[in-house]
Amino acid sequence: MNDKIEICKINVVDPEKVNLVKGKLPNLQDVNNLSETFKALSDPTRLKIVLALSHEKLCVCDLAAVVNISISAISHQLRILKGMKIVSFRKSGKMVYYSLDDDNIRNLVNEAMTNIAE
Amino acid sequence: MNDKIEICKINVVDPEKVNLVKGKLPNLQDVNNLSETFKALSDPTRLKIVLALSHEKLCVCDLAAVVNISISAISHQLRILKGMKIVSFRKSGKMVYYSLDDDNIRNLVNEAMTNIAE
DNA sequence: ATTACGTTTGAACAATAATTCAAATAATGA
DNA sequence: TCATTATTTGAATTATTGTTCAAACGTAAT
Repeated sequence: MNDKIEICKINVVDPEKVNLVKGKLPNLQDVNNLSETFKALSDPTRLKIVLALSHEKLCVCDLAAVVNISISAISHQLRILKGMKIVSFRKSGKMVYYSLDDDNIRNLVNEAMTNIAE
Repeated sequence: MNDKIEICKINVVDPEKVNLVKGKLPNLQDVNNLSETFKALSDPTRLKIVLALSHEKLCVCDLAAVVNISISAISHQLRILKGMKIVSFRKSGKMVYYSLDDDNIRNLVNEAMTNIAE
């Protein structure tokens, strides 16, 4: 009575359903990209940065005041968001102004926020 | 020529803008909840689980086959998703069937996916 | 040049995380 | 009862992560 089928060392109960669902999954690249995006927003500090910048362009020290964390910590997180092209920056004298550079992220965060807070 | 203002040990350039933006931020609780949600989806394995379950109810071993990871690893991640009330389960004999238990997550992931893959 | 200021960077640290392995449950059937 | 199967669990390991601190950088004013 062993009607399971072995695929790549994993025992499967319903191979048809498995293949059906597998076919419906987005390609690996897209899944990984999306999980990277979610990871960018998974830290409260970074999420606050994104939320703040979705309203106003801000320099690093004001951003630190809004988020209420050290300049250094903000700068480290900004580097990550910069690397992911989520925020962009413009230098102005000794100040650096950051702004949100990704409307997908803006929409994502806004919609998610209203759903969570419903 | 020092027109910066010190608030809680952080030097601020534009205090009005800081207070304006601070006022527009959601409350801390909501921000933390949302970042927790994003964290749940920030791991490729968990994101694949959620994507798979958004189409079909699946038992643990079939889920492992779909996601292509060990039973044990799947089970560990399911425990996390269970704890966050993102997935629910139903026992049937020795099998346990998991399903997606959160329409907000389903919408969030679907919309984010189509935006990413645009 | 020197000073001051806003920002960035790197090293160090503590805290979390994901996966693997082996052992433990729980349910079924012989 | 015993063996088998599906799943869960815990410990161990390895890898990441976020923050802090101190030092460095770049710009502007003295």
